[in-house]
Amino acid sequence: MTNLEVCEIFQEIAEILEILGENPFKSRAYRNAARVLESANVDVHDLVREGRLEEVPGIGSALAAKIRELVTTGRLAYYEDLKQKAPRDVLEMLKIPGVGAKTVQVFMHHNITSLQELEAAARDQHLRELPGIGKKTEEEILHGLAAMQERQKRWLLSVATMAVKEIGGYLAGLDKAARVEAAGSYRRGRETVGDLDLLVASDDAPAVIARFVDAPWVREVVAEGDLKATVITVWGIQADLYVVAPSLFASTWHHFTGSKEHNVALRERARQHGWKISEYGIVKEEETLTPATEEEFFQLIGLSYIPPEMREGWGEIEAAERGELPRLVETGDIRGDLHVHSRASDGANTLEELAEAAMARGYRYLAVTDHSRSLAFTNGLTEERLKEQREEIDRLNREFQNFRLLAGTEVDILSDGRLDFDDRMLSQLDVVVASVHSRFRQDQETLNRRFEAVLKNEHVDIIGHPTGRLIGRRDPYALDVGRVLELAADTGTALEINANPDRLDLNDAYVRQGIDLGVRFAIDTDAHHVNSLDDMRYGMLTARRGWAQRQDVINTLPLDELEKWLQRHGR
DNA sequence: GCCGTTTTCGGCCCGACTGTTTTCAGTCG
Repeated sequence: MTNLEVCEIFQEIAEILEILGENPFKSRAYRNAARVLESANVDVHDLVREGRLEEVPGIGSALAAKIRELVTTGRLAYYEDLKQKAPRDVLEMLKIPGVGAKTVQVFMHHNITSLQELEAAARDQHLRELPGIGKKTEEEILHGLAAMQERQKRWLLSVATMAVKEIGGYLAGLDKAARVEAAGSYRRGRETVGDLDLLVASDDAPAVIARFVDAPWVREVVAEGDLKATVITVWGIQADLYVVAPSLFASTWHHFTGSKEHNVALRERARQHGWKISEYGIVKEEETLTPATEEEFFQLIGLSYIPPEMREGWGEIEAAERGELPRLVETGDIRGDLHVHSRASDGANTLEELAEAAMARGYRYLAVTDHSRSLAFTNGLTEERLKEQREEIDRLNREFQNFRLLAGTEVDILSDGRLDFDDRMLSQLDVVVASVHSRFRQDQETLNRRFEAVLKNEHVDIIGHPTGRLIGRRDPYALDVGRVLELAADTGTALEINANPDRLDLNDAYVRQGIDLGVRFAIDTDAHHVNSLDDMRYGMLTARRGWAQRQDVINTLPLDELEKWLQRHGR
């Protein structure tokens, strides 16, 4: 029973309690406990063994007893009992837009207890006979059921970025729009987003809303009010627009940046001081304060500025209170990229083009890490070709000023944990990235052994895309990542934060976990084309979401210090 | 179900939009 499994059960209990019409604060308590456990850097088993469960804020005697039961027996009688009262299919109804717990209660009261029954009742126009439900809601539900698959979809950050640029550009071009910013999970840099939140400062909200719903990239208008509107764009992703008076911009921007959990925690804290926070400002002593900037917003409630990427309710408010917020790594700190491919394997560009693109981005170094020989389909390099490439790199470096190409490899981790090049070959390279590209489906034990061997190889500097997941397409290897983090910390091997928006591997949560263990990271783009060097942005967001500071990231080091760091691996 | 320099009982974030209601409940973020 992992933390995550306990969280999922508590989440489900919270939903069932809502449907059963229990005290809403009880269900919130379960939800809150789930959130706290999710972000806790400590294993529930340890908490149980050490009898420290109730020290966790949000966990009292009742929840502690339930966690103990779950951890020791693997079951929870209370949960089994609840599941009888509200089957899984009923919980699914909550995912239909516009349908909440109260509406589901009405369905159940009228013996509609499955999605099929719900759909049939809607088709036969029986739903509209139920209290509180009319023709429009009935149609909404049919529409929602049909679009359920599509709507549950989350969008890659790269897709969201494209849409935000388009929509933001359009809004910024409106006369009445004084300022345009993105908010929501997009601004927090989550690896996927469910929808886009855009905020416009304007004295003429109706005019802005009218132009928004009328934009050429709008496919469907979902809702349209005086202050906000929701549309489905031609790209499929939903966009929410909020319009506020310029003086309220900062408070509103904070509000719509979220996360919900962060906002709830912040407001709860404000309430304890006798203040009130809403999107319209901070009320203190019956006076409404409207900060001009987010920095001022936090200042007014006695906290240091919390960057958007940290606003997840993962302990950032407590850290801000103690004055212990980390100073997050920034794009400007990055001095080079340590994982890119050239035309020699499956990349698109020559060494010169790569070097030029890196210099144009202000980098001082770039590691060329083409694939190794076993990856035939990528035209992986043999030892001979790798040596030739090294000579070419040496020749180019003699021409560069204030810039260095580093000779490297993305050496394939073979199925038994051996590497595709021998140690003698690896020792002649500046940078060694080791990655898995085959046999993803090995069992956990085999994978653990495979990675352990690689982490203990003194020539390996960086483990590339450590979990192998492709967001929304391929699950991570069945690897024990916690064990990899510990080994990486012990051996001084860096782990990659692969910045490719399809990967973002390691993810934010593992980064956070690793940093607590003292792991160092490399934020690399794995670019196969010079344009992809700009993916660094996504890796940076992920690193920041994991609370990474400059000193946690090796490619923030100046070249001489990086070289020293690389040599410490026994090269 | 949790929690306590307002409380061991009585609180628990705040406001907009929509639909089904003639004044508000439910949902959502």
